[in-house]
Amino acid sequence: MPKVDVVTVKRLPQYHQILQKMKQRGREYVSSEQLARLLKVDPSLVRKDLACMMTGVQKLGYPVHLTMKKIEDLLGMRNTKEAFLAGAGSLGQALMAYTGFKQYGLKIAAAFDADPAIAGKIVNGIEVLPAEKLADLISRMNIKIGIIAVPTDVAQEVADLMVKAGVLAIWNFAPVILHAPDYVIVRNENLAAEYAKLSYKLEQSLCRRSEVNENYVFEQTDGEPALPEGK
Amino acid sequence: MPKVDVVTVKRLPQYHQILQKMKQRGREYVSSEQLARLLKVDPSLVRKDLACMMTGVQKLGYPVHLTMKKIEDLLGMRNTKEAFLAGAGSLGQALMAYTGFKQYGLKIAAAFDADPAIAGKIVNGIEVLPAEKLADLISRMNIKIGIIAVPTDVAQEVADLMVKAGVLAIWNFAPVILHAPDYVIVRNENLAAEYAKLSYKLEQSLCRRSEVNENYVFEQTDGEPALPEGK
DNA sequence: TAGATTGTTAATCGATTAACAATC
DNA sequence: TAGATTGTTAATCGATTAACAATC
Repeated sequence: MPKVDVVTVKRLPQYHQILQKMKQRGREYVSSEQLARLLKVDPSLVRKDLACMMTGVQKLGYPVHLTMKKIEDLLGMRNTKEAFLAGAGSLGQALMAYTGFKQYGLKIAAAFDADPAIAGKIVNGIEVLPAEKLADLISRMNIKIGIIAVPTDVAQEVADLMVKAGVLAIWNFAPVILHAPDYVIVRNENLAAEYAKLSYKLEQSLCRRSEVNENYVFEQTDGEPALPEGK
Repeated sequence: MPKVDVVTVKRLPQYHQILQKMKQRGREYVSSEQLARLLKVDPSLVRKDLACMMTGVQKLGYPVHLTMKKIEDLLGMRNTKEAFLAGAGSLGQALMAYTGFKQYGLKIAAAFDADPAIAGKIVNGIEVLPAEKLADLISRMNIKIGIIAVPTDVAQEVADLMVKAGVLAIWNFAPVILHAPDYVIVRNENLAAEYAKLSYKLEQSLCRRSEVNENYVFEQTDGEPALPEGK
């Protein structure tokens, strides 16, 4: 069990994506400096991240293909894990269609929906079953990952149900913070909050821009050089 | 311009969600201690976060309604910002249907798709236009936010187009790291990478569990008390 | 060899937590 | 008043970056 920091694990898929592109272009080696530039981090951080899995080659850098393999091993990308999806509305359907998951070893084994108009259909090759069957099938199929894409007001309820049935990780896309016992891993995705962050940064940068503009106007009227931006 | 740290901004929508629930239940005041427990952070962090907008009331805590308002003001939740969405496939459609955005002031003004079978339709009340019109309409409508939900291999191309047309923030849902000039804010969502993290944590916790189990077996055979888990 | 790049330690930076005086 | 809770400073923690010897 190589104990790897989660901050590192978070970056590994990104290294993998970049390496994939480089492999396609026929690159055999890549330096920590190049990876770092693409991820906007420091080269020494790249070296530290990769050091937990493998060793690079002096003068050349890291072998592209081997590094990908090592990342795949560590993340278990090659052994498929099955998950159940609660909620087959538009968000649920988008998750079923998302092409990125397969590569990382995630398979949505079945979806569940309370709406009888949807249950029974097959969406993107995944069977949608009636919501009542969720708990029973989780236990019987020994499913460990539950994905939640139900309306906000029933999200906690569905999570509780999943936990009781034996799920050990919950990936929640409803805009609400879900709670579960400590032994269950919960990831609240919350796109609305992500947007709030993006929007705030945008606002800040617009302010900075207009400030710069004001300085510029000032400069024109009185001839003072504009202040250099603080670094 | 109250300069607030982005780590704080990230938490504000979560406070807002919690406060909303409390308001519904008729709560008038909430203490930093209670908010902290629900967000799994330290009470002093909550106080620090809120201090940038307002002041609490000694002995009572923070007034629920006012705190919500302050957060709404700081995040600009009440003045709608328009964004364009590139890609009206299943992911794009899910984003158009996502109810969480409206509350935070995000309106998808129009969507664009290269597929003539989709372009021309109206999905969730949002018009889907042909991809050729994207750039021109961004400039003419002075759109600042571009959302990308196109296939991975054209994502960078679409981003470049958006930047050239004047977009200042890009929210990317394709599983690839997009690059843009420094003055453009880019947020790469990358669900596949999020999954990798979740999956790794799950694996770790399963290991810990089986280790505990092994200890337990050992204990049975020789009568030693199990070691307490490191804290 | 000289030069490029790794692996790793120490320094720095930034965010969270602990502590506690102020106060209603 | 006594007690609860804030606001804020100092201490701690953890992650990133800088520096540099090792090495192919």
